[in-house]
Amino acid sequence: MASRSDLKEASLRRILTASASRLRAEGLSGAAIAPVMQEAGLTHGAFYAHFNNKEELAAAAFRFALLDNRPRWMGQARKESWPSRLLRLGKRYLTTAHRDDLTDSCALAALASDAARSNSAFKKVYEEELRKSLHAICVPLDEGSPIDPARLDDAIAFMALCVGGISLARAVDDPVFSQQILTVCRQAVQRMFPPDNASPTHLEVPDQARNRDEAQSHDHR
Amino acid sequence: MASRSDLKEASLRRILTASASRLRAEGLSGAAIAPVMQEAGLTHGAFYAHFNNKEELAAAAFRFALLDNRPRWMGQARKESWPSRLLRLGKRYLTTAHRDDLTDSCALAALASDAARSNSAFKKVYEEELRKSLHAICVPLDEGSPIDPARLDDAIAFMALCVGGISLARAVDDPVFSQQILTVCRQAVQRMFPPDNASPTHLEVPDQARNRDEAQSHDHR
DNA sequence: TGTCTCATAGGATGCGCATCATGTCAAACC
DNA sequence: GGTTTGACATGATGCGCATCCTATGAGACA
Repeated sequence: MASRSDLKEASLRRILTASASRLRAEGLSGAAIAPVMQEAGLTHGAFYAHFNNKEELAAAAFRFALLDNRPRWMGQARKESWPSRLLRLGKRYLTTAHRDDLTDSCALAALASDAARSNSAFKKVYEEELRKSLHAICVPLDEGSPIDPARLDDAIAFMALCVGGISLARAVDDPVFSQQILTVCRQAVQRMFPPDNASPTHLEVPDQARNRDEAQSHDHR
Repeated sequence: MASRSDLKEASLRRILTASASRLRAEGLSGAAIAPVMQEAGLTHGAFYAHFNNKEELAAAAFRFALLDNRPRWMGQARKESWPSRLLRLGKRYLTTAHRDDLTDSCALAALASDAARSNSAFKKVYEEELRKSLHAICVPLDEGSPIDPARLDDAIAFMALCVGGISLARAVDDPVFSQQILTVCRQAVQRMFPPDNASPTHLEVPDQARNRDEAQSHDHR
C-alpha cells in the first residue's frame, strides 16, 4: 500500500541502518550526513524531515545499532551457569570475525573513545545502552527480575575486558599480534570467572597456577 | 644562545606537546592543525616546516604522548612480585583522576577507537607503542633481558582490562556508575592476578570496600 | 476534483580545515 | 658585509560539511 507514514518510516529505517554502520566504522565525527543519506537512497535535503540535527541522528543510530545487535550476540546463553555464560559470550565477542566487521560490530566498543569525548547527552545514551547490555548479560531469560549486584559487577568487569580486548586487537597492525590479544583475553575471561566447580564468583583465591593454553583460537559466529 | 636549530627544536617540542594533548582530548580527526599551532604559540603556516602533513604529526604526537607518560605511570614497581606489580599499576591507572584528565592521560586508551579506524601507518605506530608499554610492564627494571611470554600474556590481558575499564568509565554520564566501573575493574585485576602469598589465614582483601581510589593523580608519591 | 500537507530534492550559505604560495626577517655562512 | 637559508607569518584555495531555503510532486482529505 505504501501509505505516507509507512514510506517515511521505511526511509527512517534506512537512514538509521546506514548511519549505524558508518557510525561504527568512522566514528561520531566521521559519519557525515550526506553520505549517510546517500547510502539510504536519499539526498541530504531530506535529512531534516527526520532529525533536527546530527547529534539527534547519532543518538538514535547508536541506540539502533545496539538494539539490532544485542539479541544476536546474546544468543541463547540460557540455563548455563554464570561463569559459563560469560565464557561463552566472551568467546563469541573476542573473535577475528567480530574484530574485522567494524560496520556491524558492538557499538559500545566501536564508540567508546568517541563517547568519552562527547557531550553529556550522548554519554547518557551510551550509559543507557551499556546498562541495557549489562542487564541482558545478567538476566537474559526472565526480563522482570532484579539483577544480582554481584553479577552486575562481574558483567562490568567482563564488558571492560571485552571492549578493551577488541579495541586493542583492532588498533594493532600485525594480525598475529592482534590474534594473540583476542586469544589472551578469551583466556582471561576464563581466569576471571573460573568454571563453577572451582568456586563461586567472589572472594575466592583461584590457585595461582597460570593455567594458560586451553585456547581454541578458531572463530565461529 | 638560541641557535637556529635550537629554536626550531623548541618549537617542535611545543607543537608536539600541544598536539599530544589535543589528540587525546579530541581524537585523531578532532585535533586540527591551526588550533594546535596556536596553542604552541605559532601560526598554521609554520606547520609545514616541521611536518609534511597531518598524519605525520599525529604519529609523532602519539609517540610523544606515550614517551612522556610511560615513565611517570610506571613509577617504581620494582622488586615487587608480578601480581602486586600489576595490581599497583591497575590501581594507579583506574582512578577518577586519570579518567578526568583526558589531555594528559594514557594515549593507548584515549585513541584506541581512533586507531581501530585509522590506516595501517598509524596502526603500526600504535602497535609499536603498545608493545613498548607491555614491555615496560613486564620488565621495568633491566631493559635488556627478554621477557617471559607468560608475563606478556598477563600484561596483554591487564592492558585490555585497563583500557576497557577507563574507556567505559569515561563514556558514561553518571559519576556514581563511572566510579563503580573503575572500582570493579580494579578488583578484577586482583581477581585475575591474585597475590602470590594469598593465604586464607591472612585474609587481606584490600580493595573490596567501596574504593576511595588513591587519588594521587599521577607520580609524586 | 481540488486544495493541503509534507517527505524529498536540490541548491545555497557559511564555516572549518588541510594544504599551498608568497613574503619577511634574522641567523648562518662566505 | 653581503648573500643565502629556512623558520615563521599571512593570505589564498578549495573542499567537506552542517544547516537553511525553496521548489515539487504525490498522497491525504474534503
